[in-house]
This record gives sequence, C-alpha cells and structure tokens, in this order.
Amino acid sequence: MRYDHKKIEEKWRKIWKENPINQDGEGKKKYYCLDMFPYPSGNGLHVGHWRGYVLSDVWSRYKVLQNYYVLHPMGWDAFGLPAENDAIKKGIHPKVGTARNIANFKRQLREISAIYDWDREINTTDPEYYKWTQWIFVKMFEKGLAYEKEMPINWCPSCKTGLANEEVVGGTCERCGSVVTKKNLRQWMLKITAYAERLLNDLKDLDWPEKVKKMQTDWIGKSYGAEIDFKVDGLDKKIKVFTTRPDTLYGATFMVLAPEHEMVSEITTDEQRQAVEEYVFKASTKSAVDRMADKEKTGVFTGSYAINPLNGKKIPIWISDYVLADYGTGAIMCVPAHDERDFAFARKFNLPIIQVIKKEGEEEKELTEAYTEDGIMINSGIFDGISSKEAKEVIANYLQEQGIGEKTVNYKLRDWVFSRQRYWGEPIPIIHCPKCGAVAVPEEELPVTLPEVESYEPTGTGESPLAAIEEWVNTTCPKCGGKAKRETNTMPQWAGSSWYFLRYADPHNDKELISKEKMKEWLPVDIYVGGIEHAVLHLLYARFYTKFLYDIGVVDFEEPFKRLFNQGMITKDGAKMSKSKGNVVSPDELVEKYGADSLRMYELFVGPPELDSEWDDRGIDGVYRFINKVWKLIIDNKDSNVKATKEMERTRHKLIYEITTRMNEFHLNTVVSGFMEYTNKLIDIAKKSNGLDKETIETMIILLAPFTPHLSEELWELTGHNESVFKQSWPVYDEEKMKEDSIEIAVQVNGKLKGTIEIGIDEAKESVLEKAKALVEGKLDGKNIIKEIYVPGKIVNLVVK
RNA sequence: GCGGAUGUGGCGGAAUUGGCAGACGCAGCAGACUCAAAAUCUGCCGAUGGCAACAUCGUGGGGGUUCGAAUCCCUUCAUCCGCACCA
Repeated sequence: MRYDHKKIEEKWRKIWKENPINQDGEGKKKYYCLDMFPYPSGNGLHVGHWRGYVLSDVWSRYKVLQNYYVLHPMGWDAFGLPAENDAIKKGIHPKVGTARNIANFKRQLREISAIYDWDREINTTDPEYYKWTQWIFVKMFEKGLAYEKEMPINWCPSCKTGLANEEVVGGTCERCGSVVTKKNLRQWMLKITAYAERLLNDLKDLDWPEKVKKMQTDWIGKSYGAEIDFKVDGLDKKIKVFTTRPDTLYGATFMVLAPEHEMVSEITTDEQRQAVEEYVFKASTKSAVDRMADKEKTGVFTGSYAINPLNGKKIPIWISDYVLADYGTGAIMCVPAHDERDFAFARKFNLPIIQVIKKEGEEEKELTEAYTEDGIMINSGIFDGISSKEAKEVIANYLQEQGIGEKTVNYKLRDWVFSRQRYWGEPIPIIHCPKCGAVAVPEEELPVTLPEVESYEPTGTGESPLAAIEEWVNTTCPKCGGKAKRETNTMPQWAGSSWYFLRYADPHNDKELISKEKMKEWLPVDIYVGGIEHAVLHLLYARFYTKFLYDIGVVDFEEPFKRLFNQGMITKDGAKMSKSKGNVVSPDELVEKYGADSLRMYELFVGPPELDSEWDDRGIDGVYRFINKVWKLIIDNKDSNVKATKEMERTRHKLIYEITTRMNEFHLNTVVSGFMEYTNKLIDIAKKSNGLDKETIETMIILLAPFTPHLSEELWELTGHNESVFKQSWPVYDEEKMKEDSIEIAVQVNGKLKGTIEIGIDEAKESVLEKAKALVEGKLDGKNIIKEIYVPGKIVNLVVK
C-alpha cells in the first residue's frame, strides 16, 4: 500500500480544524513561538517564506510534545505601499486588494498545516487593531516623546513620502531603491534617542544572533568624547565642537562647520560671502549618494578664525560637506596629523599639519599620512610625554575644570521620522487648533478611522491624500471646541508591527491594549523567527515601543523577544527569489505533487537553517522517497508482534538521543538526515528479525510528528491509537541503553590510517595496543615503535621511526 | 576603507568541537524486476596510479603548532553581507 499523501493530508487537516491540537493548556508551562508576520503581497508565498514558517511550526510542535501550552499565532502587517500603489493603478480600494491577498496567504499557510491559532489572527489595518496603535501614539505625545518639527528629512521621490533614517540604505530608499533626496518638511518625530542608552545596554542579555546585536550596537553608535568651546576671533561668539580625541587638541589647525550650521552666515566675512553662499546652496541640493560618490574633499574658507583654547592659536574656519550637520554639534576641530579626513582636507587646501602624538620609541618625522594610533604626546605643552590614551582623559578633565569643555557622549541614532505622506496607513490622531496647538484625539474617540478618498495618489508636495478631504479634515478642537483641522499624515508601516506580538495574547480586548493577566500569562515572546532584513528596522522599533510601554506600566518586561532566530534566505540561481527576477518557486505545485510533509522536511533538509541555501527542486524526491520508506516500514511491521531485541532497544535509544540533541541545537537539517539514517538501519533490523517491536515503531512515529504531522497522525491511528499523536510526550533516552558491546576504532601509524580493530567496550589499554600492533605488523618497513598513543574508545596512534 | 560571515566530491551538505574526511540526500553509472517504461530494490560513485591487494594525494592557497588538523595559530586569496566622511 503506497502512501497517499493527498487523501491523508486532507483528512488530517479537516480533523485538526475541528479539533485543534493545542487547545488544552490546563496546568501546563507556556511557550510563545512567534513568526514575523508577513505583509500580504499580491505575489503569494514562495518556498523561501515557507522555510521560516516550517521552522517555527516544527519548533512549536516539538514544544507541544514536550507538554508546553504553545502560543503560535499568525497575522497580517497589511498597511503599506504595494496595496496603495495597486489602488492607484487599478482603482481598487487598498482594503479590497489586501483582503484578497490575505485570503490567498491563508490558503497557502493552511497547506503547511501549521498549528496557527486562527482565533487570534490580527490585521494591522483593522480599526479595532489600529485603535491601539493610535493609542500608543497619543501616550507618547502626552509624554513628550512624539513631537513636531520642521527640518530637512529623507525624501523618496518615487514613493513620495518622507523616510526614517533606518529606511535609507546606502542613500537609497529601502523599499524601492530610488536615490533619497532631502526635503524640508514639518514632521512628526518619535524621540527614540531618549532610549538610546537602554536600547544599547539591554542588548547584552538577549539570546540573539551576535550579528544582529552588533548591527543594532553600530546603529545606535555610542561614542565618548568632549564638547569644546572655541572663541571666534573678533566676535563675541563661541563655536562648540564635538570630538572623541581631546588628546589631539594641540594639533587642531583649522575648524570645519557643516554647510547647514546655524552660524555659517554670521561668521562669513564679506569677501568670502559669495563663495560660501554658493557652496551652501550646492550642498543643499546634493543627495547622500552624491556626497558619498565624491571622494575629493571640497570646502570653502569663511574668512573667520577661531582661537584654540589651549594654546591661543588662531585657526581658520572652513565649511565642508564632509561634516554632518546632525551629528555632534555640526562643527569639528580638525587635526590633520591624526585624522585621515582632516589630513586629506589639509593637503587639498594647504593647511598646516602639526603632529602631537608620536609612535612610542620612534622619533618624530614628517607624516605622509595621518597617524591614528595611540602613542606619546608631543608638541602639547604641559601634556608632553604622557601617553595619548591617558591624555584623552587628562585633557578632557582639564577642559572641564577650565570651563571650556565638557565630557559628553554622542549617539549616531537619530529621532524617528514618523509621518508618511501617504493614504494607506494609520491616521495620526492629532488635531491642530489655532488656539491650543496640537491636541491629541481623546481616547474615547479612537480610532480615528481612515476616510474614503477619491484619489489615493500621493500629492508629492508633502501632503497626504487625506488633506484633500475637507469634511474629514475640518473638525473641532477637543480642548476648546473651536474650529480645528485634523493631522493628515499617516504612520509608517512599522507602527503596527512595533507592538503586534502583545495583541496576540489578548486579541479581542476592547477595553485595553492587553490585559495584565494575558500579558503575564504569555509574554515576553520565547522565540522569534524571521529574516535578518529587520535587524535595525522592526527589531529596533519593537524594542523601543516595548520599553515605552514598560515605562507607562502596560507591560512588565523591557525586552519583547528573549530569543531571536534568523533563518537564512532561500536562493534560486544564486539570487534571492523575486518576481522581477523570475526565479520564484511556489510551494503550491510541490504540495500538490509531493504533499506538505515532504515539502516541510525538504525545507529543513536543504541546509543549515541559519544559512542561505540554494533551492533545487530535484532534492525533494529524496524526502518523498524517505516518507514512503517510513510508511512502508511501519505498515509492514506494525503487526509483527516481535519482542524488542537488544539491538532494537539500543537503536531506539540512540535514535531518540540523536534527534533530541540535534533538535536542541537547532540543527534541523541533520535531524532530517538522522531520520533517514535510522530508518535505513531499522529496515535492515526489521528484515533480520522479521519485524520490529511496538515501542520502536511508536517512538519513530512520535519523533517524526513535528516534521511530518499528517504521516505521523495517520500511522498513529493505524497502530491502534484513537487520540492525536500530539497528546503523547517526547520520548526520552537512556544513555546506558545506548552502549554497544564492542566498538571499532582506528589504528594509525604516524597519524596515517592503517586499518581498524574491534575492541570491547572496557578493553584494557595493553590488550588494545596489542591488537593494534598485530594489525600493522610487517607494514613498518623495519622501523621501530617509539611511542604508543591510545585515546580510549577513539583511536590508536603508533609513532615509528 | 572598516566590520562580519562563508569556502569540504558533479551538486546540497555531514563530521560527537583536535581523533577513521565525505554521513544523509540529489545527480550519474551498472544490475534485478518488467513485453516496455515508470516506480521499487541491489551495488558502485573525491583524484591519480594499479588487473588487483594496495599506494600516494586531498577540506580555497602558503606556512606553523601537535603523535594526530576541515577543526587551533599566522598569512594570503575569493565570494557574500552589513556600515560607510559619525570627527
């Protein structure tokens, strides 16, 4: 009887739908296994998406068998540009397109037969859901963490919306790849920088891939240094610079301001004014990509000088776009001798270079490049002779005592540009009143629902399409009752995904975001499975939101995801699967032909889960054959009624051991090969002994259940059980029972393999060595054994000369 | 430029963390079954030499440590990823 995957998988899907296998949580430990919820795109899922979902489902089912009550939910991150762009092109409401895509995704996900609890399904575009997304914003506004500001922000000319820093990748739009420009706009900002230190510190204790922690650490970009005041010569003004190298202050021979620095105009002399204004204008039109493309340093002298506060020397003040306006103070002191960029600038414009640190033990000599390492202080007045490392501290302290400087800490992290000039997002729940200013929409009036519009087309002027709907925009002020206007910007897609993991625990609560009991019951998330692409986007934002919700008492933990697992990408022809490349492999036909169990197993078998793997359709034949082999093995032997032999028992314990240890190490690809190996072994044993014992058969069925749930349920039923195999417990092994009577070990001569010998499990060293010598006798070319090495149970190595 | 990851047969990959390299699977070859094909089963399958037993080489390259290295150290190359004038 051949395994009929279609019929059997259909049968169990129906049974599970009526009797979900994970509904009984009475008295059990909880386990929360979360997938990064998808954006329901029109293209559907490909086998690359499946990999992550299979992984988390296998893990969830494993936890079920370990008697946990498992929360494994699924939902939709459904706001976003593709649905909106579709709406613009085809005139269908984004709601309609999104609903259709969700239905398709759901159909595909059902094919995996993951144990998703569909009663907990959430959708970020559901007003019942985004009511709470807006509620969080209001809370942030009340705490001063959401604020308005007009400033030049990153602007994607193709998506026609502002972007957060995190959404700009190498100067291009994270979503569409267009070159990002600057645009001066009034923006809603979230003060994520207020959490910089906590976001950095709390990374330490997370069980996350080091790579992701490092990316976040670098993104937050903490550096220690000092802010130093330089007087402007002839003016009663000071310019503050930030430096991480106060030790090099004596070597500061010029100063550079960012073109956008607020004092540029003030300090520019009449002779230099025209050149400076031209430069400032040019810089303002340059995109980040252009800035990066320029390897040559450019700049203009302002005509003014600053006074080096330590030695009183006059140093020229320049402006240049290699200084960033929004980092530090937007102004730097330049030490060409000890900074590569300053060195290049000094060379280009013939500015003096003064060395103040020399390599220890070496004489001072003319520099051909910047010396950026530590060393001994020179040309630095009273600080000469001490190490530069020490000088960093000493000079910073001295500046602080003298009142001309201050030790500070700087971060690369910027506040989060939070408003989008698009339609398909959560309206920002703010009302602008000419008298009262920006006023939050009262809690009881939430959600502020998205109104219908005639045109979804972004205006491109920096206003969202909502601005065109007068009857919606015009409202009254909740504070004074006067005429007022609604905020027309919407939130970024990240808003809904920054807290969704909380809502799964209490998805239908209309009184609060999440109840205390449900929060305590399920959260934080035990394991979070998803791709690495959100390393500094979603994962940073979600941590920020969680810390905020902790501060206002909604949750009692500061980190949302205890453990993070990033699955590798599936590539085809060496590239990430995408519709535009035409290399997408759809799971649908594979499920049809081979069944979900085969595809589930193959998704794991393609390679180590954390690494990228190349997809090869032909490989699935191997697991398909394997599933049929297991089927046949168990069907043929289920009624054999043989008693367990020593060998069967030993094999069973070793099987449990191998699968369990590999499972716990997350080596899911070798779990699959382990199953194959042991199935082959058991086939041999069954042949030899005319059958297999019941316990071995049942063990195999249970161990396989997380991987091939349909097959296992069917076999479990066929072996005479009338409850789900998932009511069973994960089998345990006994190391004593795994031991062989005798083992084969290798014999080497000078480290080269000469053969193997069979020895008893506790055989004495002398006897083992004797056997080894007998094996190599006559092969030593008359050389003598000068050393004998025996690693018990492992190897014999005879050193000859 | 800085930082990180990876490199093992024709292919995907394994190796209990210093102890028989190539498990498991794909592809390929040969055979059995079949009128035939598919499916299934059996065997072979790193390279070179040899009829063979076997020998030598072999984990990107070069060097080192060790009785013994895919694994540790130094050096070098290639590919991929992240950051990128952050003072």
